[in-house]
Amino acid sequence: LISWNTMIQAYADHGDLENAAMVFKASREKNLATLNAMLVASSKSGNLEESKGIFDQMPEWDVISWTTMITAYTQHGHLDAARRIFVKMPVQSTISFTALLCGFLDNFELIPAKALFERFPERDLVSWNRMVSAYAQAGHIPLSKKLFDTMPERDVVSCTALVTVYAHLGYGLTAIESFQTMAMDAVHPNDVTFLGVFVACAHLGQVAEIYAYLASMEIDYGIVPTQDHYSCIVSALGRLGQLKAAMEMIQRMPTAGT
RNA sequence: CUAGUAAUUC
Repeated sequence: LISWNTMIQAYADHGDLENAAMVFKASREKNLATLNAMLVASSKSGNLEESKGIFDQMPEWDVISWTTMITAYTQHGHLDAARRIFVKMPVQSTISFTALLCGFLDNFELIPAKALFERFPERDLVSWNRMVSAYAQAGHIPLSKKLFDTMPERDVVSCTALVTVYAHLGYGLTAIESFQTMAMDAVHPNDVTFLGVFVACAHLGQVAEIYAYLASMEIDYGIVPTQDHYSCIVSALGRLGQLKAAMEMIQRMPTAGT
């Protein structure tokens, strides 16, 4: 029974609603977690009508069912419906709150989101992180920086959010600054962080730095470069006119650079 | 066992 639920989840993660539904039908016994897993699967595939159907037919609901339904509604822009579920829930968990908050932010409703955020007492790291990244993505740099400085604690996701958003907006220097600040906060960068760093270097035209960061990533942090790192670096070198270097980098890639 | 955050370049 437990492994069935896990299998439904696995298919859901791959966006394979059909196989998830097959496992669901094949499972002899179903508990609340089974139904929730199926609800998640349909929600991830973006099938709101089906999610509603499953939800309405459930004999009982728990925090996970409600939270999943909140996510399903916000994915389709139905913020009012999502909010209604949140208000009606007997217990409003922090995760449910964050799901609703993210729904507002995903739909670019920054002002209502901020009001929501300020009104709710239990704000965990995830909700802070999403607030910071959403405001930065919208170009509200000072506000996002202020949120970042105000939050009770920062982790890799918080710092990486700043680095990558700055890098993509073309604020290369600010991105690198944020990256360097991580070391002072004793936050370890990860593979995603370095993707942002490479993008920043590309904007700054810093060829030598790209190699330095790549080496540091491998040696200091033990991060093995992925295909994403290589493609990011190759196109950065290419755009900076370093065609030879770009070719050499392609040769270095583990999986055939054909 | 099942629910909410960062990234994959232009």
